[in-house]
Amino acid sequence: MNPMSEQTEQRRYHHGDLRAALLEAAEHSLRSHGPAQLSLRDLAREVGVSHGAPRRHFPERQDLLDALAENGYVRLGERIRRAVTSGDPDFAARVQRATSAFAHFAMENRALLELMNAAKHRPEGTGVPRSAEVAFEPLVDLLREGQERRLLRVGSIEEIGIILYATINGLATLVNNGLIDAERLEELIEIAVDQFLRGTAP
Amino acid sequence: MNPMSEQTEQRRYHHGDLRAALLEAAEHSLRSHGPAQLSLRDLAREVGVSHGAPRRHFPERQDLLDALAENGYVRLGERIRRAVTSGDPDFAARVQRATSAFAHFAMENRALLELMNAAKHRPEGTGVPRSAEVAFEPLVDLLREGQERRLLRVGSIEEIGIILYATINGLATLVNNGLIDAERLEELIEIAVDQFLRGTAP
DNA sequence: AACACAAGTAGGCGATGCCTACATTCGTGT
DNA sequence: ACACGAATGTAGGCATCGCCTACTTGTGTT
Repeated sequence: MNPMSEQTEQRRYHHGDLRAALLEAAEHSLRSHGPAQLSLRDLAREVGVSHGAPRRHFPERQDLLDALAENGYVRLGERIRRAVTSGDPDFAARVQRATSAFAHFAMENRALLELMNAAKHRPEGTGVPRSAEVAFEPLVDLLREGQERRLLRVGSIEEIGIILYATINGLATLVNNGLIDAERLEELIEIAVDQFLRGTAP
Repeated sequence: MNPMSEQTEQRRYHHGDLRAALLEAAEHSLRSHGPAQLSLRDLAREVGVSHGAPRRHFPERQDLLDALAENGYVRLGERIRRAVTSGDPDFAARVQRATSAFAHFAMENRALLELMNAAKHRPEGTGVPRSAEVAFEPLVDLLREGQERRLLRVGSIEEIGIILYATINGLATLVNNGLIDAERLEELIEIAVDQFLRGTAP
């Protein structure tokens, strides 16, 4: 009866923080239906706003996807940073923890990871590529430290970093695509990192 | 004036081999615009057939994508097989050639590779997953041979194969996403395989 | 209080995938 | 040879989507 009672939420003309609400709804949709099914009009309905409203915050659909990806990299970076800086300070153990953190993130955010990987070939130094770079900084620093302490062979840190990243991300992708059971990822990562350290030992 | 002269091609009611024509047009479209832009109606126009016709051969859009992916795995498998069985019979050299063949295929068929990787979580033992398995058989066999000849540590052949595959495919994906220059792929693969062999040595 | 601007609404456009009903051709069995 | 069923192609409809424009409502600043 009360014209403004709609599940405790009042329908004001202005939403208040539509951008955040859209991102939240998008993440939820992402978890249940994947990136391809994500529709702006759908999100607008979900949030209870007209189909044109999201345009004010995300002029193009891809802009929303980019925002999600960037957000994802921030969270991933945080987890990697924590993994590197806490716990057993042994070098190999820290590499294992960092990659394992990546693996867990990948499993808990499968569709998001796909988005993060696809947010590509944009002008460098801005947006998603930049946030991805930041996210992996702790891991790169860790590898650099390994080199300085003569635990890794000297050589282009960028090259071995890329290779390690490609391996971990590749394994996560295989899980995402159903070619590996999720339960096996942790074990495979452990083996892969072990091989990596062995292969890059001086 | 002649009702049936349309660029040497006659417009017959039945196309003859529409399925193949669609796949060819799809591959062409894939090369220039990526998987997301691929439209059934577009292909139909290109081939000169009504928009509903493709449905007879590919009831759903995904079915066409699956066919492309499967076709891709067949061609990739052929290249891997050739790489393994020809040239310098040295074990490491054969592994390098096989992975390098993969890398070249990935660069020459970027959008297709994306499709191949995305053709996922389908009922096992049929279609795309099966053709992928077949494509990599020569490489798996090669690794098994390496184990028998004590060039690789013993252990689950499936595990180390998956890890090698994840690494190579991961690197190819990074190139596809523009995070690595294409010219560097060959070199990175070489380093990665070298590390792999070192890391899996007995 | 006035006003410029941000944020949301409403409707339209072209395109897509999938659907159904119908038309044409092919191939096979008698 | 031919009739008929199956395969293949056509035509049009439907809901949805992304993007666009014109208009409305609220906000915050001066």
